[in-house]
Amino acid sequence: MAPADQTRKTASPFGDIATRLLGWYDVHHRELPWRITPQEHARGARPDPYCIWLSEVMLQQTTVEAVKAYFRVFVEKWPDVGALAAAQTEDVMKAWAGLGYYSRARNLKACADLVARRGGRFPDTEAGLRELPGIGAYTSAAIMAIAFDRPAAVVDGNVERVISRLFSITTPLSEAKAEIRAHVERIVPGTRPGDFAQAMMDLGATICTPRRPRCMLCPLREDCSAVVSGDPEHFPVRLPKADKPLRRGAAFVAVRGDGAILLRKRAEKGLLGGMTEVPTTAWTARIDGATTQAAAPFPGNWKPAGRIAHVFTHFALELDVFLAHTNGETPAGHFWSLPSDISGEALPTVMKKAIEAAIPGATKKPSPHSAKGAP
DNA sequence: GAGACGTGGGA
DNA sequence: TTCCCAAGTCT
Repeated sequence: MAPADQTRKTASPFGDIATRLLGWYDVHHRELPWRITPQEHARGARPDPYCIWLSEVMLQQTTVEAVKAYFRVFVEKWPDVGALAAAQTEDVMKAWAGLGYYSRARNLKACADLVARRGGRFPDTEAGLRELPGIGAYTSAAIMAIAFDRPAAVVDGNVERVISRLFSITTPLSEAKAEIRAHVERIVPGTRPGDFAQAMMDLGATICTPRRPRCMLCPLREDCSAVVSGDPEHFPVRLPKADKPLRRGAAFVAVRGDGAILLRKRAEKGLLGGMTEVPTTAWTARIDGATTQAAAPFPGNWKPAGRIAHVFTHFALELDVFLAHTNGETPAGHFWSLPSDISGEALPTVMKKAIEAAIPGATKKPSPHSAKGAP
């Protein structure tokens, strides 16, 4: 039986916060594909560091709901770090397509290569983990806590919100990081630090939500100064953000006689780095006939096929889509993707939108009924 | 250290 | 519709 006081620093007046939180987590924890339950953990089960690492990278700035399906596909395709290291980067990019922040996929593969080369074991220190590509302050702490059950200060957006409310931190978020981290370092218990980290994030995701927090259900409401002051939703305090500029451009969907679509690969770095695209103009270009014709992959009868809008992190984009049919040659640096292959290409969402505008249904996964050779 | 870097869902 | 934002990292 665990002792009543499970805190690492018994002199801390915050120790009971961890105890209350863990008691709540035992009952209300979320069940997620990469997780073991606190009950399994208590029986000695330990999560697979590979799965924790993979899920944490996928979860960077990404919702749990979006990650679930991708996580299952990745674990099915590549069950361990050795398998991922043996994979082709191109296949990893294809599997990541649609999840966003594509440098994560490239770093994921690079990290797998490094770990596999060192014998397939992830480092079990924060410093060791931090050296790996794609692993920063948050992810290294999360892996330490969740995979290795070590008392690391795991600070993500959820934790920032919970802590800033618990202590009514009025410093704007970008400047309050150190203050928040100091609070977490004091609160984190020596016992069950991994469950504590996950409990903080579950609390932030399900109770201490950005809007309309469910304070009546919160195990920490008696500890929470924002509840006392009456306006938890006011926290965390954020600086106003700059508004997004609008960029415009044109995209060219070229279709061959057999239905194949002309594609090319983007540069490895920068926006949508390493992903596949249909030919486009630059995304600041004016939309006029001369500019558009000059940017087309080949001269031809380009017909307007609609306009798509897409919002990136730091700008909005409007693309005028043009469609042409051709039996011509393959422009340098381009390739053709057959209808049966197009859904599997490393196409970011904005490019699927452009293709869909010109050829509705083209990027959808073939159904079992229409798929050639299906049972 | 500020800006680059995706996407989809909820209110 | 529009805004906000979700388990951040890199340069």
